[in-house]
Amino acid sequence: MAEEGVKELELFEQRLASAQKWRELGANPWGNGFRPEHLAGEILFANADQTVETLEATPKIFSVAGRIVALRPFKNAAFIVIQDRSGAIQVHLKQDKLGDRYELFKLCDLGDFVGIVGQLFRTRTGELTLAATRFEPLTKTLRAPPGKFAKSEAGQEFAEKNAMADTEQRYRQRYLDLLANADVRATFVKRSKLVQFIRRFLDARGYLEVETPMMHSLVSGAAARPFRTHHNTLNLDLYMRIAPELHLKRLVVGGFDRVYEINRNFRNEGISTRHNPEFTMLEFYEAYATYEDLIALTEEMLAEAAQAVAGSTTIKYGEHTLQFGRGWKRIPMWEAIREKVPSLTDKDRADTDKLRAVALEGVHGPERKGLEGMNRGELIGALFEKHVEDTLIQPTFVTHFPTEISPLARRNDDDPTVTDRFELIVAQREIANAFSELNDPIDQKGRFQSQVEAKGRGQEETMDFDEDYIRALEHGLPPTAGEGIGIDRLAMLFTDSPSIRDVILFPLLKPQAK
RNA sequence: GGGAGCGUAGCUCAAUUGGCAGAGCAAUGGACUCUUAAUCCAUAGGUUGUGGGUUCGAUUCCCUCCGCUCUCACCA
Repeated sequence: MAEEGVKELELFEQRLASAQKWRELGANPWGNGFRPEHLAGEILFANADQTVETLEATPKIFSVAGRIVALRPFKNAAFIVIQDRSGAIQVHLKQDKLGDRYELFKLCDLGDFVGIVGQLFRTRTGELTLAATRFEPLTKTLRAPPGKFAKSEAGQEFAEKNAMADTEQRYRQRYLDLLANADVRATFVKRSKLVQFIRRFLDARGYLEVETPMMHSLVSGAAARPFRTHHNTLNLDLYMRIAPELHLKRLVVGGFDRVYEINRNFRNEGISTRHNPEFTMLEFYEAYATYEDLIALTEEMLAEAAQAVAGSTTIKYGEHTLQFGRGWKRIPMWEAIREKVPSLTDKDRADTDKLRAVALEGVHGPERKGLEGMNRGELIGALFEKHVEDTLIQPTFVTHFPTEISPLARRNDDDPTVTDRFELIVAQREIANAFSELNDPIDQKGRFQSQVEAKGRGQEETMDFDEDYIRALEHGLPPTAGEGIGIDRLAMLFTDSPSIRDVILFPLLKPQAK
């Protein structure tokens, strides 16, 4: 790709020569100023019931602009298909109608942008088509498109078979992927609709959308390793944020008692089909709500989102059929573990040694070391991930997370070893994480202290002690519940995408070698 | 970071035990004023990801490096 073959250069030169000929004929190959007044898809939609006769009786003139995605020329006439953001329409150009302009058209290649003014008619095969009365070359493309575009039903099959398939090139040159693959376009339209839906949903409930800093001087709000960066004039080392959580709760202290942010987080962790170093999170906080209120809200939001984005609350995802209709399963974490690990009794929940012994069963190598250093709550979390998470396909709320792995969540009133928290698991992966917020500054201070101690023990994914956040809590955070939802992962579900890279326009890749 | 796999023309893909690297589409020239993957005739297009090795001979076998994919670990 980096090195250009002889053939590719030859194609380039040919097109450059055509551009020069456009100039000689008085057209700027990269000109400006043509203003289309109509959209291809809308013309076809609005005139679907027009017949040969009605179009002859009442002539209709339209102007459109777009990329040439099909080119079927004869000597003195041609059919082309031009595509704009709304769809594509066929255009018929004839030498006897266009005169000298037809010479400009003959220099067009697949992929060029043109402007057309024409009268709508139906061809012999019944296709709505514009008969061009004006032709304007707009932009000359110097590189050939990656394959042949196709439009008809039969052509679709051909296009799919010959479309750009090399994953690396698709991600590196996403614009070509979008041009060549209609399903890729559809995926990103759906992702956009998902985000749009969420904004409307929350706006309608009185939430305020805000933006909080992406560059932090402390690591907080989640358990992850951060990226580091640096501000030159302040000579200040900073972290790219791993979560916006503590800033959003400061806003609740300030009186914005329903806020949300949809924005990027950055985590310096491994890359996989489910992880990109930068990813989009929705986080929202609602005062005077509990985590149980958020369970209801989440069900409502995602059921409606599925309907809005995928057209149904029944979603096909890979081999699974996911039911997003209301009434999802709820299960406390410990209960879920006991269902899968019969050797554990209810008493073992407090028995760190027993938990560790069970967690270590069948584990060899370096993984053991991590488990051996874990405390009670961390071991319960590990058991959950090992025995339960992969078994959850349908939307499931897992509740009652151990306090040790929930440093920002409120303790349960009946059992302080667990928190008022849930995670939503769908198709074996975490989609949402929510809890009643810990608003007791004294408890929060102790939790931060535990995190700092854990860092001292060598755990890398811990939070820093945020004194200003404690001060904010001391000024009073009303009883509040908050939630984070991974937008990329939700988009994966709603678009049946197996990899997170299929729902991120430009996923992180290594730079190419020279 | 560990493991497995992949990389051939602009695009999609072939190539027998290791024996002259091919096809369709795109491109170029020609015919063609209702095509729909337009059709027909002709032509051109390659350092087989990179560097090395084995061999009379390497797309094929071995090694290095680069990139991608899947997977494990870390995480969401």
